[in-house]
Amino acid sequence: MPEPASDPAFERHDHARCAAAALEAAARTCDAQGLRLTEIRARVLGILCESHAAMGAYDVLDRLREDGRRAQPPVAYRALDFLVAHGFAHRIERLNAYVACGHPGDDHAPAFMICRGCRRVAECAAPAAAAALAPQAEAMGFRIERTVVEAEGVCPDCRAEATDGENGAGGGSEDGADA
Amino acid sequence: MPEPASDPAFERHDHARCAAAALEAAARTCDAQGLRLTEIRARVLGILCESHAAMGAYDVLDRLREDGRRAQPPVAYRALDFLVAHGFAHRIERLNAYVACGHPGDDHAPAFMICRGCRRVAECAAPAAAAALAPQAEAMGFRIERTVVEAEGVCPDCRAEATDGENGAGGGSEDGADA
DNA sequence: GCAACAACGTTACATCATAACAAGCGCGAT
DNA sequence: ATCGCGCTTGTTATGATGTAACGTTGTTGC
Repeated sequence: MPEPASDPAFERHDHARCAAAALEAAARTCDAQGLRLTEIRARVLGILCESHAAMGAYDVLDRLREDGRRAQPPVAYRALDFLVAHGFAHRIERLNAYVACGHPGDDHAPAFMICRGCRRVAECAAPAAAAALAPQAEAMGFRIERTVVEAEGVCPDCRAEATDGENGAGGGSEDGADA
Repeated sequence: MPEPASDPAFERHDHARCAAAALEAAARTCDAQGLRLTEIRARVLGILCESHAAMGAYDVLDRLREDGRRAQPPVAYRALDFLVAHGFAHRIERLNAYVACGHPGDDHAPAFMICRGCRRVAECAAPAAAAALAPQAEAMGFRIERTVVEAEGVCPDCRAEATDGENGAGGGSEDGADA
């Protein structure tokens, strides 16, 4: 393996490109598999892609309403369910919230690093974490279908902010939303 | 390490003894650490210990009310928060529910096997799963404070039941509650 | 066309969780 | 003893998250 496939969520990066890539990948995959990436589904994925912070279904719903739609909760949940079912987004159980998938297309066993300061979530490939459970599952006759691996902690930006004390408005983490 | 510390949740075992052990361990720990295992807290732990199935806070609340109390939700949540904070119980994020700790006293990095058929939960010691994330966290400057590892699948009893087709009332899983 | 199926719109409700504040209790200091 | 303080509990009210059910719209294949 080359490097551990780190995620850019906590680094400065060309976010417009990273968001566009996610949407494009979803469009291509849907085309290839005969799935329908409808306007609402694409819009919801776009909303998730606006930042690397986890969004609750009702946050997504509010953003849909800002578009002028009169959407009700099932609209958001159905779109999110579709995106999660086909690997374009992930549900973060710890937060009851959602993030766009950082590695769409790959068949991955994702693990997540969740910052409790800014809610940003980095997605890692951590097959070893899930694999570590296999022997014990085997031993007790349990068939694993899905494994949730979520680490909660503090991202570099929020660590810096906490350490700073008060350095004025310039340097800290990106206000709890984007990256 | 001797054996992988399997959990009896999916096996026949002397459940009365296993429940009593959990309560006793909690009492001893509280005594040693100056914590107060009050009547409500002990009762809630007892309720969780009645089975290895995850219970929602409102399930616990219903059981408290069956005792004759007129308890409101915060009563259940406060007792559960106490038990989780001190390691006598665990929250299962995937289910928004709770189970009694299977290895009280140990300083453990638990992982859970959650049966989607009967909601029973086996607790495993899986330090390797959490450890697998350390290098990537290190690489991105993320400080991990807690790691959630939850595998969802089907326990041996529920697999047997699903395979059986219809074998009458004798052999299958224990009706989705206890073990 | 039109039948069949997927997606969407909408209402209503179920489930999970906590803020806020009052009241009781245990215990050490004076 | 009793006062004050902190922890626990009682209670009300509300917020946050999630879904069942059913009708309508749109797409697709015939």
